[in-house]
Amino acid sequence: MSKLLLIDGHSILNRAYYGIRGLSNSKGVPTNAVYGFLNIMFKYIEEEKPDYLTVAFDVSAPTFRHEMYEEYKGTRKPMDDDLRVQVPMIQEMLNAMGITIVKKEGLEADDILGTISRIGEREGLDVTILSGDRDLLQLATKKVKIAIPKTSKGVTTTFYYYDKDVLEEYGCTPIEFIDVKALMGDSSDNIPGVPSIGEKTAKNIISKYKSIENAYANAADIKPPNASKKLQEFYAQAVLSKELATICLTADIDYDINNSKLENIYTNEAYLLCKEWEIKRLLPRFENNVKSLDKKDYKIIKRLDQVERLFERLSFEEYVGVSYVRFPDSDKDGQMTLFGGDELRLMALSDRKECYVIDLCDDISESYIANALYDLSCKCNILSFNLKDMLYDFEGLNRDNCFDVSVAFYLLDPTKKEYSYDDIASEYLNMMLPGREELIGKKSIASQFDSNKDKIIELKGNEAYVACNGFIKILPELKGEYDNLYYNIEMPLLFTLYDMEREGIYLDKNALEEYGNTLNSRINELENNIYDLAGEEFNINSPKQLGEILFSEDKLGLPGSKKTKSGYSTAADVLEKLAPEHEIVKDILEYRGLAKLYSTYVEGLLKAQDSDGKIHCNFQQTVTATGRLSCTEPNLQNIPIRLELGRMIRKVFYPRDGFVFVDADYSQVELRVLAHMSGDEGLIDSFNRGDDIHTSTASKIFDVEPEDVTPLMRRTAKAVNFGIVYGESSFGLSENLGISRKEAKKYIEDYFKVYPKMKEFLESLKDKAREKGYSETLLGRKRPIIELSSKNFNIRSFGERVAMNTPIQGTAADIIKIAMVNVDRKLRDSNMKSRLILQVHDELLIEAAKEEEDKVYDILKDEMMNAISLLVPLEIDIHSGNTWYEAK
DNA sequence: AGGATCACG
DNA sequence: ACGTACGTGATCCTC
Repeated sequence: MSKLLLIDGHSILNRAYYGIRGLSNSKGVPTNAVYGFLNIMFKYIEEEKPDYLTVAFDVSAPTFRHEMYEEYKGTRKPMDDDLRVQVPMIQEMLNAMGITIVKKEGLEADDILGTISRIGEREGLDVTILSGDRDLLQLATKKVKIAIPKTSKGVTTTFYYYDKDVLEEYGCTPIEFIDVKALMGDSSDNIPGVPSIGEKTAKNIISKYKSIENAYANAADIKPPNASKKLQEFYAQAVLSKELATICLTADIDYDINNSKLENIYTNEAYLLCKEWEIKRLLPRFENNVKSLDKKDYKIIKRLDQVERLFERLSFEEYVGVSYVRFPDSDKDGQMTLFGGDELRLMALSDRKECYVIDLCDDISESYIANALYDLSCKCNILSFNLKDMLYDFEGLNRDNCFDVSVAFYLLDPTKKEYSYDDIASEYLNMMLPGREELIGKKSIASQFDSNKDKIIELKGNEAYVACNGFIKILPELKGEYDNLYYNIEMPLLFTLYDMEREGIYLDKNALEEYGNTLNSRINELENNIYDLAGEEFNINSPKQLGEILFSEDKLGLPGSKKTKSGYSTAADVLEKLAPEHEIVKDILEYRGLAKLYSTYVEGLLKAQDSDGKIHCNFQQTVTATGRLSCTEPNLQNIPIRLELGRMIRKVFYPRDGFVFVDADYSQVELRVLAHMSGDEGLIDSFNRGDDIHTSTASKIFDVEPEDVTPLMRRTAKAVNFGIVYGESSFGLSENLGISRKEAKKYIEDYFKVYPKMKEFLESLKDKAREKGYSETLLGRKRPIIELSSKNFNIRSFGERVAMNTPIQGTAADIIKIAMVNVDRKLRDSNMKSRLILQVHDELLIEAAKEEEDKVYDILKDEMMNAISLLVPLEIDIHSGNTWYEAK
């Protein structure tokens, strides 16, 4: 016997929504109801194993009953926005799965379910109706069962009702059930019923008289005299109620059961939606069930003559995607020793149609491939997902013709976490490919190279294929609005960054260890002091334990644990306010500082030192949302400077023999960008006069002569200037300055009075971002800001601050990138030995040959100050020295 | 894995 | 009324 499963769409979606809370993707779009609905649907598909499946929806559902909580029963509240947006989503998903959806203007889902259930019954099917709504029980027959899931204490059990089960539980048949409801009424469905007849009386009457009509005919006999009276009085209303309560079984819908056959619901389209909406927990289900994956065919090449022909053929292509496997795997350390060998194993090459994977064997040597690749890079454009790493293995590639695919997609949307080929394939090529983890799991390629080679070949083939086709797909944008950023800035910069990383920077191991020892002995002293003062030993590094010790009544019981989130806050600003209260606090603060220096900088840098005695950090070009660089393993962009003790760490960075460090940093580059972009004459004039900008701002907002500006006034003005760059918020400013919000607000208002164009400029940034959906730098770098359309005040406010900050921070980032490319080019074009080795957002560090020092000064000044032409000059501070400490 | 803290711009 | 400054990465602890 074939089975038909009918699902009450809104009811189940609603259940799912209230059953799972707070699930949303990285863009803030809620996905909980979609996820929950699908899970419920999968469960019933697996249990019922239906041959046919149909989901019914109301066309519009402005209100909804809160089914999860009985106390809400009888009232209808407006549907949550978070649920509302998921109605079209689940419908899109069901469509993508090839599942029939029935909805029709003017019809309730109930009527659709009723009608289809009878169609199914006539076709001789077993019908199951899945809903959370007990009103549907009237549809139960011998062949139609109603499935009602009920959750208590986290366990969901389904109650199934055939007609006899309704009778057993409610004491009336499904048909009589209608009359019961009509008598008792249901405010949530706008069924008036008969006043003063409730559930009990209604049931009694109907179980005896079977129908309202019959009861009315025998009204004189009805037991509670009041019910008898009311029934006669409100009989018309009772009849109307019955009409309203009756689900239509003959609605006018086009429904052909043959179009509702349940086939493979794990389609590519549905899988893509899951990825797009980041419903990650459903992906494995698809991966196990998808029948026909969008699989690329890879031609595996193992013979030298084939390789020759391949490179010959590819040399006629304009673009070739490349990826490869080489041990040690460039993104994992220490595998050379673990797995032996340091050689090329696989190389995948793809044009826009075909993808080849070369399996290197005895016949094919690495040097042959390397040479062939160099030749290829002179004839066509080479595309890689991680060109900077590729250069480490194939250094001699023709740089003019090599392009990084990740960087290209980063420009199109810099807010993504990663730029993996599978994401790009689904977003830009409408193609579903299994990703790295799906193919080979979390383990390194080297560790499973022999045991899982097919999948590794597929992985690398996919990568090369998407590198080629993804890049070609976005060429119009790259050659259009991103032409300058991509071809003149980011791509040349990639090679500069590669050279900087390779060059590295010397680290004086002994000096650093000595410094570490000094820290260590003081740390031990403090540790003992703290234990003494606390009266017990505990982990000072644990904010939780520390909070206990400081604030607990039965411990030290210090007052006013200011901020709390998951316990007491022990952040530095909180402790500083507490310092006068107890001697232990200053020791803890000192301990914290020293422990930070020791673990992050002393231990961290020593661990990061390479066998050549240098630090080779990793500059990441596709991480920040604003266009800045990021720096890892180790992060050399956050080496201490503000406090002398930490600053001393810079003494262990030194140049190679015969060289000095020359360090140049922009002065107030972000405020200069702000002056330019806003066009505010007051700020522009200040910079053009060469004023100290914070003093100048202070003199204006406090209305005193510049020479009368006190240090406090300058400090305040500086904070206001920063606040503007960070997106103008009185709260942030008040926190920063330790003043009231009111005062902070006044400072900001004064600022806007003094720099009149600034307010409208910042407003225009917000308006433009709201209108376009992204904010933009002077050079056209864009950052989408989806937060701006959030319903949540906090998220939206964050979006507004981002809309104000990103053009400023991002333009500053663009400027120093231009300077880097130009400085690097000039050093090389002049055949100099000096090299750029570090960038710290507004600062460049050059290892300069001693005899080139003067020339390096000139180059830095020239290229940094003229990187871009603004309405204000770009100024730099420049120093040299024998360590980074001295040069700064 | 995520939060708290803190280093930098 | 809401509850925060913008952008990062490393370390340690907790779950």
